Amino acid sequence: MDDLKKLQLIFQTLSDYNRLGIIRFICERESSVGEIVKATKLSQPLVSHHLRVLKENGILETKRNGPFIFYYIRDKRILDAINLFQELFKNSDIKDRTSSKFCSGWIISNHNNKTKEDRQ
Amino acid sequence: MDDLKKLQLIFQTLSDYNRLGIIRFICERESSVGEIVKATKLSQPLVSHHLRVLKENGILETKRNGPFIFYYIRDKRILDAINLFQELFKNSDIKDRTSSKFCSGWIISNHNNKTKEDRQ
DNA sequence: CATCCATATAAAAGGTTGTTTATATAAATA
DNA sequence: TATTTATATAAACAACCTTTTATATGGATG
Repeated sequence: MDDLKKLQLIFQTLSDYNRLGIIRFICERESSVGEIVKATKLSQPLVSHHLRVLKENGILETKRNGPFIFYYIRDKRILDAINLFQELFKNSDIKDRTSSKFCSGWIISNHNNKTKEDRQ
Repeated sequence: MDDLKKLQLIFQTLSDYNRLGIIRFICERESSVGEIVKATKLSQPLVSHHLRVLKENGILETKRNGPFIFYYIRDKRILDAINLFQELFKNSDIKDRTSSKFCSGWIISNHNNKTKEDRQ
């Protein structure tokens, strides 16, 4: 696939408010669909749809545990890249130049996608 | 503005194939609209439209020189961030793992947006 | 095996965005 | 000032994407 086309798909995947919210929630720890629905207050089908888009485009991966399906960030460096954009555009508004990161947990994450003990 | 909303706008701005093509062309050296039209083979109004979107969202800035308007990357680190995404998703296809960068000129660029001598 | 819970899928509606076509502005020049 | 060149703007249309509503799948448990 064309380099430009690949980049376009990545950015398109990240260009949705709700998907970014899902990523930010998941980046702390892998989560089941139900947990994401509760956290984001979006409808279950809508969350499922966005999760599919994120998975199909290489942002997330899944792991089944009984009836639950856990989603997690495929490569934690994706969070670094998102953080980089946030840093670059932090001062595009005059006010609010707090240095809050997109995902506060990303620095201490081990960057090798180890999964925690199973949660229900 | 909401952090997530700001990120969403950045990614939305970058999620268009033609806009990425324009950025890649401009990143070598600032260019007039006519030069971009020639290089991308897009219509002039379409190029003008995309340039406006890129400018309004903080990717590009402009400089007038007579009847010509030159567009250039506001902050060269934006190219680094785009390159980072390209690196991260380089191996999502099996074949083609060449290490071509989004913008080949970005490493030696001075990162302070100095403009070259005027071109017609 | 029937029921319940968790998640996925499909179809339809609505809004947003990219593109084209046509026209306007603005600077330079004769 | 009339004309040419460079760029911007506006309106209209089509295509795409998000969201909702409704339904299906699939595992667990009684």
